Amino acid sequence: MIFLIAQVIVDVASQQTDHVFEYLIPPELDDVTIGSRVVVPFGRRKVQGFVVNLVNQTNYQGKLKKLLLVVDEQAPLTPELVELSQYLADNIFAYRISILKTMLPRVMRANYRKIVTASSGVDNPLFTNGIFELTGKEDLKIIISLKSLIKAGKAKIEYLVENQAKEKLEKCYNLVFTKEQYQDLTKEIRKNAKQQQILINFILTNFGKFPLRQSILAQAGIKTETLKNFCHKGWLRSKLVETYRNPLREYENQKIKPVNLNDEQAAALKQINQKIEQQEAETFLLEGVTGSGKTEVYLHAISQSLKVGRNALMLVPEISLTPQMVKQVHARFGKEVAVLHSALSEGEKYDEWRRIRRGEAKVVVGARSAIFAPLTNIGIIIIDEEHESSYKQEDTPRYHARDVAIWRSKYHHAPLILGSATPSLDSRARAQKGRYHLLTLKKRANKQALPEVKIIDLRKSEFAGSQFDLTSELVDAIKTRISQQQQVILLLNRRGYANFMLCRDCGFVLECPNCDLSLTMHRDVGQMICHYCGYHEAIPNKCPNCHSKAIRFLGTGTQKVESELNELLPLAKVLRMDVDTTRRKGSYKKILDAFGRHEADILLGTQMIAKGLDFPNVTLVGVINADTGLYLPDYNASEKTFELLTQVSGRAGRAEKKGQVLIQTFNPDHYAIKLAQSQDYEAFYQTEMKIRYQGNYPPFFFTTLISVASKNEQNAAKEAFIIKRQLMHQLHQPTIILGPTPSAISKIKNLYYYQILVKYKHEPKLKAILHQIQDAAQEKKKYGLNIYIDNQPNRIM
DNA sequence: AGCACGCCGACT
DNA sequence: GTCGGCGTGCTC
Repeated sequence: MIFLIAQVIVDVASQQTDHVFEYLIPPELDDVTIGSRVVVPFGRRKVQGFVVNLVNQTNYQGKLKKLLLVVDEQAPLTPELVELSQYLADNIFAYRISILKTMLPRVMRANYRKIVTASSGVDNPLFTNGIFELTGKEDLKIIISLKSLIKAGKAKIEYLVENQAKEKLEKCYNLVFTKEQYQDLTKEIRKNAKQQQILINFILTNFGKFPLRQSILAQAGIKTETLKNFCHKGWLRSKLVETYRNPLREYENQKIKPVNLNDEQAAALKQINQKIEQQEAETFLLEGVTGSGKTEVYLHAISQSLKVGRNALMLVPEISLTPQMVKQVHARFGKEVAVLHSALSEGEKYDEWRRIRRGEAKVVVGARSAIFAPLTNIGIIIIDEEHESSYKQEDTPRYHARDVAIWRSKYHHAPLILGSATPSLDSRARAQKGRYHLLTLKKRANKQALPEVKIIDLRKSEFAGSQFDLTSELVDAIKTRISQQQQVILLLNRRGYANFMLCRDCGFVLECPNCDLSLTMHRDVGQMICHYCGYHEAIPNKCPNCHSKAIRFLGTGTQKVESELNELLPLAKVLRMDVDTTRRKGSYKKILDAFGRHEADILLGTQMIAKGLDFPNVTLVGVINADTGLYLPDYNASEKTFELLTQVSGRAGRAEKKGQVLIQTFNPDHYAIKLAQSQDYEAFYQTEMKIRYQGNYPPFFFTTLISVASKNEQNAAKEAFIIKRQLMHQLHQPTIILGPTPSAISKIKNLYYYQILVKYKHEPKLKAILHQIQDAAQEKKKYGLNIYIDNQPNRIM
C-alpha cells in the first residue's frame, strides 16, 4: 500500500501544537513509515517530528507541504511505542512530543541552528566568512541590523536541523585476491620482513573470515602500519564500517550455568512459565524476603521466554544497576543482553538502543527509561524492587514505569513480574483484590536465617564518646565485628556534617535565601549548603542575626559520624558513600569495589547503600537514626521507613556468617520500626492498610496533586484557589479536595509553591477537567504562574 | 515554542 | 514620519 500523506507530531512542545500536522510524502521519501523520525517545514522554520500515521485523505483546508527528510534508515519508534505515546499523553498530562522524545536516546534529539548567510558581494563586519550564527543571546541591535539586511535581500536566514546521533566507524579490511594468489605473494615478501609475514600468514589461516575489523587484527598482534602497507600495494582494501560502542566488553567470554531452584522458587516459576508459554498477560507480585533468590527466578523466566522464541525486558533501580548485577545477567545470556543506564556514555546508550531496535539484543536490562526499549515480541517483563520510588519520573513526562509495563504486557500478551521484599502498598493491595497474582518466597535461598535485629532506644542509652550519635552498644558491636575481620555497613540518611545552625541566644536558624530550608553545614568544604538549590556561604562564627558567639550546629550527617568513628575507632578504615563522595563518574563503583576487596572495615552512607548490595563479609548493619524519615508530613512516611530498614537489614549476613542488625531510634514503639525489627512485611501491610483506610489515602483512594508556583506568593495562592473552585464545582462525593496549602517546602529557588490534593475513588470527569486546567496553564505561564499536575504522585508534601 | 504581523506611543 | 514595544494568531 502506498500512502500519500504522513501525520506528524512536531518537535514543538506547546498546547497549540500538540496534535498531528499533515505532510505530503514525496516519491523519493516513500520509505517513510509509522515511527519514522522526519524533518519538516513548519512555518518558516524546519523542525524534527515523528510520523504517527500514514493516510491518503486529509481534512486540512490549506495546501500541504512536503516532508523534507527521513532521518534514520530504520524508523526509531515501533508502531507499539507510537500507540503507547498516545495512551500516555492521555493519562499523564504531558505533550505527546515530550513523551516521544523520552522514549528515545538523548542523541536522537535534534539540534537546531539558525545561520544568517551574506549574499555574495555583501561586506558587513557582522559576518565571519560570510556567516553569522544566531545563538539567541545576541544584542537587540545586532538582530535588528541582520533583519534589515535580510529584508534588503543582502542576506538569507537558514534553519538547520542537525542529527546529533553519530555512529562509530571502524576500519575494516577486505581481501582482493584468491587464496592461491595470496600464497604466491608470500614469495614476494623479504625474509626479514617479519610483520608482513605475520600478516600474510594470518590472511591465509583466516581465509574466508574476511572482512576483518581493525580491533580484531590488532588483537592478533598485527600492526596498523603493515595493514596500511598492504593496502598501499593493493593487496588489501580498507573501508569504514559501522561499529557498536560496547559497554559490556569487559564481561565478554564468561558464561555461568543457571542455579537450581528450591521448591518455593520452582513453584513460583511454574506459574510464570505457564503464562509465558500461553502468551497471556498477567501481573505477578513476587513477594520474597531479602535473600530469597528472586533474581534467580527472574533469570529462569527470561530463559523460558527466550526458549519460546520471545524477548525479555527487565527493570532494576538505577542504584542497583551495579557492575555486580549487570555481570550476573550478562554471564547468563551473553551477547543477547543490552544494558541501558546512566553510567553509559550517550554514544553507548545509542548503540545499545540500536542493537535492541535491530533485534540483535533479546534481553534488555535497564533503569526506569528502559521500559521504553524498542523490543518487539516481548515474552516477559520484570520490575525488580517494584516499590522503588525512582520508577516514577519526578518531572514531566511524569510516567510510572510500572504503569507502562502493565500496558506493554497487555500489548504483547506477556506476563509481568513485580518483585520486592517490601512491595508497595498499592501493589500488595491489588494482589489482595486479585488484580495481581501473588507469589511468595518465605525462605532464604541459601537457607540462612534472617539476621537478628535489635532496637536500641536512644532515650535511655549510653553514648560512646562526647557526641549523642553513636551508642556504646553499637560501637562495641562494631569493634567485635572488626576484631573478627568482618565488615560493617552503617546507614545515616543525612549527608553533610550538621543539619542546621541555631543561635542559643536569639533562636535564629540560618536559612537559604532562595528556599524555605535551613542550610546544612559541610565542614570539609567550610560551607553552609542548601541541599535544594546548591546555594552556599561560609560557615559563620557568630550569629548573623544577633552576633552572639553562642551558636550551635545541630543534627547529625554522614560527615560528622565519619569523624566520630575515626575518633572512637582510630584503627578502623571508614568509607563514606553519599551524594558528596559519589558525584564524580565511576566513584560509586570505586568505593564499592574497594569495600568488596576489604580495603575498609566500615561502609557509612545514605540510603544509596541500603539497596541491592551483596557483600558476604558484612555481618553487622547499623542504623544510626531510624527516625529521619518517620515524621515527614507525608502519608507514606511509615511505608518508606519500613522499606528502608528492611532493605538495609537484608545487607547483613548474606553468606555463611550470621548477620546482626542494630537500629538506633527515639521511637522504639513505632509500628514501622517494630515490624521492621521482626521483618514482618505482612503484619506491616495489615497495620498500614488500616491507617490508610482511616486517613482516606492510597490504596483506598487515588490521588492527583496540582501545584502552582510563582515568584509572588499571593499569586500562587490566588491561582490555587481558582483551581480549587473549578474542581469543587465539578467533582462530587466521595472525592476529597484538600488545600490549597503551601507545600511542605513552601519556597524553592525563589518560587513559592501552593498545592491542592484531589483524592478520589471513581471520578470519570476528572481527566477532562485536569486537561482543561493544563490547557489554561499555557496562558497563565505568561504571568509567571507555573501549574503542574502529577497523577498518583510519590510525595504529596 | 517561535516567528511575523499589526497596532500604538515616543523620539530624531 | 519611523522605530520598536508588546499583544495576537498561526504553524499541515
